[in-house]
Order: sequence, then structure tokens, then C-alpha cells
Amino acid sequence: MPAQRADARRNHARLLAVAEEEIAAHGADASLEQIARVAGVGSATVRRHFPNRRALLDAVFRGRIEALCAHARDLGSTADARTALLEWLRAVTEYGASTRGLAVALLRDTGASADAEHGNTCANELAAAGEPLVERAAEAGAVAPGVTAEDLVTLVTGITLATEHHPDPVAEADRMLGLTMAGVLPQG
Amino acid sequence: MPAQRADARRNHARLLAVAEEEIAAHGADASLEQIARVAGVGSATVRRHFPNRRALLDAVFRGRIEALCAHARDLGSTADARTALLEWLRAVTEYGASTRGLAVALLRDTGASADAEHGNTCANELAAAGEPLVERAAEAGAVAPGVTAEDLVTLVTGITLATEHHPDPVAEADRMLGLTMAGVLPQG
DNA sequence: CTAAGATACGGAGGGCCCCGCCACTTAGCA
DNA sequence: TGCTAAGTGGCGGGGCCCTCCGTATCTTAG
Repeated sequence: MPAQRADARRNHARLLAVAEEEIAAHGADASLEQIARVAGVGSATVRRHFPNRRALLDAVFRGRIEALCAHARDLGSTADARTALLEWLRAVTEYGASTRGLAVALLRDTGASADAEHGNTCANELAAAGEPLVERAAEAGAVAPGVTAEDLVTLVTGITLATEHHPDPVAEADRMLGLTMAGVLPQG
Repeated sequence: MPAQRADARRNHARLLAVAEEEIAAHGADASLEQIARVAGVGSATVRRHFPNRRALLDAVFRGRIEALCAHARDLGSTADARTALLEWLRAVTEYGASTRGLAVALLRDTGASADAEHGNTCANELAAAGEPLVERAAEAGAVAPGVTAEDLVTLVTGITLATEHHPDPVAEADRMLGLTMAGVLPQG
């Protein structure tokens, strides 16, 4: 009694794999028709499995996002709260900067695709997973007052978006993250 | 002996005005054909005056960008170097967050439109204008070592991009800027 | 004032893409 | 094995970007 037919699941998986390649090659605005073509299915099938481009992006990156969430949970038991948070943010940034299209997926959507009840899933999950780390760091007095996990996800998203162009996005993004964490104008 | 015919200049100005409205209404990826339609010209005329979408964005925002550059120059004679830099960055951020499409224009372009010899004009001009402020602040020891004006423009661009979705982008962007300047994990 | 030349214009056509519709195929159950 | 509904794919409409080319308009010289 599968909720889905077997071939439907096959197509779903196939589309996901192809979409990942296409997005890696052409960015977040890869052609849905091209994805359908490569996957050997009709363009309607793509839309059937993923009503939005956003839904496709979410699905493609979900696995990795969950890995990052798991990483956050693992770091929960680390000795130094500040180091734990920092390491997690570095991991998120590195993955975001090295994975084409992810930054856009993290970007909150204004407009049409946002109406689907569930805001922006990837960003929300990440923020939720990071929340304990932030809280613990805040209790230790390591993090500036008023900072939420959501804020941090927003900052990391911005950094990855703004460094996408760079010859070495990962290094550049990491540098920007360092700046942001330590403060550009620290004193005063 | 005008370098351009009078009607061409008229169309240019008209297109610029219409483009500004359209971009404000629909974001950086407003339809060029729609702009042509509203301006009452053929779509080819748009492309004749602005070969790229990027060129159009640059032209639309150039005036304001130059105002920000002028502001930077004015601040050069302010007493406190740190305050001067901070105020300028606040001004840039505020304008970026309140002007739809500007963040994208500041974003460095990878790919086709970047081949036009002149990299990304808006971001470059801003960075050049901010350079003296950064240098002066660095001499005063107010700014973290290794930080360039380009870095700051990149950070501000990222912040505005990542806060575009927010109900109150200006306030949110300003808050993020504050975080970034003071440092999220200041100590250590 | 007029006519020639250069300059700028705009519409048509091709290519690509997103989207919705509908007749058909095929998997899963009895 | 046959039935049913889930799933599929192709087609047509609409939009956008882009290029080409005949034509209208501005400018300058006579």
C-alpha cells in the first residue's frame, strides 16, 4: 500500500538526481524543461512532483540541510559553546558557498511560492537546529545580545550570495564570516 | 554636432524613468519588454540603449550611487574616522535596503555581462569612494586588519540581499549591519 | 527651405521557457 | 487476467529575450 506508485517514486528520485546536477551546473535558475529532458520525462511530470522551483530546490538540498542540522545536534555536547557555534556556522557557510543554488534556496521568498503554508523550509530548519547552539553561547556570554539563530542564517545566506561571484567562493565566504563574527569595527 | 540625436536622448531619459518605476515595482528582473511597452518604444530600442540588463540597472542607479560617493567624500573631513565610516555604511545600507533591485545591481556578475570590460561599475565606484574612509579608520585602529572597502561593500550587498524578504527591510538590514560591525561573537 | 546622409526606430520572427489541459498508458489490486 | 485510478507525456498558449532589416526621422550642408 504505497502512498505512491513505484514508477512515480522512481521518477521522483531520478528527477532529484538530475536536478542536482543541473543546478550545480547552471545555478538555481536551471531550466526545468532541461531537467525533464535529461531525466527522460515530460515537463509536466516535473511540475507534478515539484509544483514550484522552490519546492524542487528544497527537495534537492534537504538531505544536506539535514546533515547540517545533525551536525548542530552533535555539537551540542561540545565543551566550548562559542567554538561549537562558530564551527557550525563555518560548516554551513562552507557548504553554502560550495554548493551552487543553495544560497538562493535559503533565501526567503517573497511572493508567489511563499504562499505554500510552510514559509521557507531550508532556512527554517537550519535556524531551528542552530537555536540551541546560539542559546548556549548566549548563556556563556559569547554572543552579542539580541542575536537569534535566524539572524545568523540570514547573515550566512547574505555572505554566500554576495561571494558567489568570487573566484574562490569558499575561502572568501569563510573570510567574510570571520569578519562578521569578530566584528569589522570591534572596538567602541 | 551632438554625439547623439535629440530623439535618442529623449528615449534614453524616458526609458530610464520608466525602468526605475518598473524595477521598483517588480524588482531587478523586471521585464524589459514591459519597460519598452510603457515607455512607448520598441523592444529593440531598449536593447540599443542598454545592451545588458546589468547596463540598465547600472544606469538607473548611477545617480544615487554617485550621491553616496559624494557623501563618502564629505565624511572624509569628519573628526572621528570610525564614526565617519559607520555613518557611510549605514547610509549605503539604508539606501540599498529601501531600493528594490539595487542589491542585485551591486552584486558582482559572473558570466556573460561581466565580459564588458568594466567589471561591476556600481560596486566598484562605491568601493573606491569608501576606500579613504576605510584607510583612515584603519590608521586609527578602528577597523579589523585586512578589511578592504570592497569587503564592506560585499558585506552590505549580502545583507541587503538577505533582508529583502523582510517586512521592514530597512530596519532589519540596519540591525544586521550593526551586528556585523560590532561582531556577533565579539570576545575571543 | 530643401534634399542627402547618417542615425535611430520598431515590428516580425526564432528560440526558449513556464504553465495548464487532456487523452492515454501502466502499475497495483482482486 | 481484467479493472481502476494514479501517473504520464505531448500539445498549445502566452511571455520573454534577442536579432535582423526595412523604414522613419533628425541633422547638416547646400
